[in-house]
Amino acid sequence: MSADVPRRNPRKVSASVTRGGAPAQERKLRSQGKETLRRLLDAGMVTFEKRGYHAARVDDIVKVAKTSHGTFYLYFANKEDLFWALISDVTEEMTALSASLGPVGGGRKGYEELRAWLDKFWDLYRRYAPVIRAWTEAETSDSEMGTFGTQVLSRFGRRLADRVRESEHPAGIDPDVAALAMVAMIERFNYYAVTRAVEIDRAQLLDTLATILHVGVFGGTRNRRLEQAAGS
Amino acid sequence: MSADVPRRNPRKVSASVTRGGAPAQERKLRSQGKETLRRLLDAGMVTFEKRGYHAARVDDIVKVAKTSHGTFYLYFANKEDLFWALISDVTEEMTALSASLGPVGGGRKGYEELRAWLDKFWDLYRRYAPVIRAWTEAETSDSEMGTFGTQVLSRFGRRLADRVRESEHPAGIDPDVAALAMVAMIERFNYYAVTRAVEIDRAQLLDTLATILHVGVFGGTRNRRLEQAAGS
Amino acid sequence: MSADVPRRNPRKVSASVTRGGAPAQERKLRSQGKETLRRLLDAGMVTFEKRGYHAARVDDIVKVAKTSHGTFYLYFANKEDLFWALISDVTEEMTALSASLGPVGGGRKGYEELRAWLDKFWDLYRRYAPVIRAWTEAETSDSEMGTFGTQVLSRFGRRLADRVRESEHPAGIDPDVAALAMVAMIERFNYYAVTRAVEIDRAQLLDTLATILHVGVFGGTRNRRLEQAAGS
Amino acid sequence: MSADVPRRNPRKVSASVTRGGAPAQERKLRSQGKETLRRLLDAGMVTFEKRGYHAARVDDIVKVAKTSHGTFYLYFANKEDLFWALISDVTEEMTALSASLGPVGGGRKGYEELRAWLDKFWDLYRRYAPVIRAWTEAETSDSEMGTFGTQVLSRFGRRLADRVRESEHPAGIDPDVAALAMVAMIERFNYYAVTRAVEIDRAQLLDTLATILHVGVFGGTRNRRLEQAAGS
DNA sequence: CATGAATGAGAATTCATTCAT
DNA sequence: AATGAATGAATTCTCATTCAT
Repeated sequence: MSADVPRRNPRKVSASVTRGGAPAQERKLRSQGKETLRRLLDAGMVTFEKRGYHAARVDDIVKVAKTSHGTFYLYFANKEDLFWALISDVTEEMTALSASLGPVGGGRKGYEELRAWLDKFWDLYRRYAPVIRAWTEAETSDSEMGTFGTQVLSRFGRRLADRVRESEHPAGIDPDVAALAMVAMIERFNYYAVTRAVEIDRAQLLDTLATILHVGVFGGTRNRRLEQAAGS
Repeated sequence: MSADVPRRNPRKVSASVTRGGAPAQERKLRSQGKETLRRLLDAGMVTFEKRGYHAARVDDIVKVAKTSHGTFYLYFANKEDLFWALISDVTEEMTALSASLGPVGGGRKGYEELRAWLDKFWDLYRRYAPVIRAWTEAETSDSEMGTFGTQVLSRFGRRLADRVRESEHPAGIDPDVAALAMVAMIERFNYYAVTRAVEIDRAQLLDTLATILHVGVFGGTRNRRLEQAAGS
Repeated sequence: MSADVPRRNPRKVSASVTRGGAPAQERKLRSQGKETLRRLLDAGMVTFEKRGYHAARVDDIVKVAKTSHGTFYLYFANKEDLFWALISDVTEEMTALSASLGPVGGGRKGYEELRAWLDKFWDLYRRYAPVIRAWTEAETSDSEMGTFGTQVLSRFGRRLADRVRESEHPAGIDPDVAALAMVAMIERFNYYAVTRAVEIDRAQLLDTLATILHVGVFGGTRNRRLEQAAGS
Repeated sequence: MSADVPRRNPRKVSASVTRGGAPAQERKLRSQGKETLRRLLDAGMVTFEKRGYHAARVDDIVKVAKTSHGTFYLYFANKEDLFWALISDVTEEMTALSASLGPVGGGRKGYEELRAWLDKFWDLYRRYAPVIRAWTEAETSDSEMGTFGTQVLSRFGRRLADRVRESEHPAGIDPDVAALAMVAMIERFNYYAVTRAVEIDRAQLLDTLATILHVGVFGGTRNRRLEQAAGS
């Protein structure tokens, strides 16, 4: 697994605080400035959602934000810069989320833990859907953006791998590899749902994901799950 | 302003027959023409690989194909048109592949069937990797491509769903939903591997995918698998 | 591919207010902008005159206006758009002119009214000659321009028809049809003169047109005219 | 009045005999060749009608003629060359027509002569309408093509002027100038009718034109016309 | 802070014409 | 005689970025 991809514009990742592009960061923003910055970020979100990363024009963003071209460059170096600002937030929150998965035993409790965690992932994914979609698009051509943020994925991977290692997993499975497979399934399935490539409801998605992974990776068995459900 | 340009519809999927873009299909090609067409398609593949869909310039393609700008437009209406021609091929082969999955029982034989199928998927995916990557990038902005992709996904989904239905799958799983989850995992994990987002070798990937899905979806159990392995 | 380009509708006719092309109308122009707009319109006039509509290049216009390519598209969607802006002006003034023809009796006063009106037509026609010539060239291929031209013609026609109806016109003449014949003669003869297809001076052209139409359509007679001329 | 415009490719004007472009003229055509030439000329007619002169592409012509690009250039030097070939025919027939106008007296017979002549003009104009429309469009930008063939117009003018001179025309009219005014009215009114700028039927157009010109130019009076009509 | 204006490099596309078979 | 193929100059149009007010 390759190491974390270095950020091109190394900027401390911390949402809501460091928000705003390079040019803006060298200045202290008064309330009017903050308001404009906020409008630009929101407009970016809206525009990337509507058009996708490549098709999004600075002009579109500026129109949505009801401000001028000149102003845009007062806050961001360029479109990419604005995009990084948005990505930072996702990255940070995703990282936090990845850390929050507790031990996943083969029993009912493990199942519940896993499902609850996937539930939080669903929420987070949905909240940042526009950015994530654009990210998916951008990363293909711009290697610097990394495959859905390689750092995000690998952070998820590491945590999951740890949890697998603790569990009674099936023979022939390498925890690190299994973790990646899980990330793939979780991320993409949510992606399908978000992009409406398929129509699927929340409970169904969560039940299915949780079950497959619990049984397939964490040694949960149908029987054991049923017994324990009955016993508890 | 200029004459009526008929918008291109997603063509009937049938590679090698449908080869070439809209303009090319309206003319009879002699051997020289076919050769040029081939060179352009190959050049497209190469260029999309190197640059990605958006960054690819008709100019790049033309250079690789060692031909002129004008000639390009003799065969394709534009970059997108060429891309469709490539996509058609992938789509067709993927469709064929999806049909080739046999019944997947809970025992060793089922496991082998699944793994062999994933093995073929790996090959195919790798062969068309450049196109697939570009596709991922293109579909966000161009809705037509998105829907086209959806068709491929759902075709996979249907076949897998049928196989799940026949099997002794865990409680709490809906075959249709599970099928989608599987597609997500399979496609994306291969994607990670192909894009080198993660370093992983073929056997590991296949073993892991096959095991998780077999155990998690098709009712394969660790024990049963080991027993049968011992027994055969 | 690129975002939705709204097709331009023939605009409400009202010069000086509607000044400028579609893009320009969506922005508020400061004095600098207005100045540039004016330069572009003038340059369009000059260029269409020199080259004709089809042969006119945006590049030519831009050079004459001493500005850049990009700037052109800041004010007009394309060459046609600029042309519409010019046409609007002609149309409006022509419409105003057509309304200004008073009653044309068979006597000397009627003759003078008619001639004075043709005199104003001559001036107007000359002022907008470049646009009108280009229009003649453009309308064949672009149907929208054709219909637009038809509107101007019919507006003239209606007014003239009314005047004919009031008069003592020759038997066998339908006022509506006669009006169109008049428009044909007036417009084309001026066109010949303007394009220098024939060398002819103002007074001659006006006397001749006025006489033929007065006698041929409005019931003016040689005798009556002479008598009255003597009498007055 | 300016002299006849010299032909750029001086070619003996004689329809159906000299038909075909420069390249073709240097070769003797066998029946196959004549057939192809015919198809190209017809295709030119069709295409100019449909698209107008400027928008017509060699490609369009070639498609309509069901032949190839290469073949086109076997017969014509370029689009203009083909156009000249078509124009030659019109020119020749128009010239013949202009000569056929007999004396136009102020009485009924003169009226009939004039109307009959306009009737022939109507037919001819309609037959060559596609070429004439294209010509109108082309001449504006390409001065070599002359204003509706200045030579055609001036030939008409000379004949009409002669007829006016013989007649009892109103005071204040110069025969040469009046002739031009007449040509303008006749040509343009037919143009309106042909292009459907106005809906008008043949009899109405002819009656009106004949009446206006007869009364307005040739000294025909309402009364005299009626008397004579009654008397004859 | 904000903004309208200007710029020009770059990309796509068209089409008349020539060429080889 | 016919034709498919190739060419590339010429044009249009876009859009990120800079600048003056």
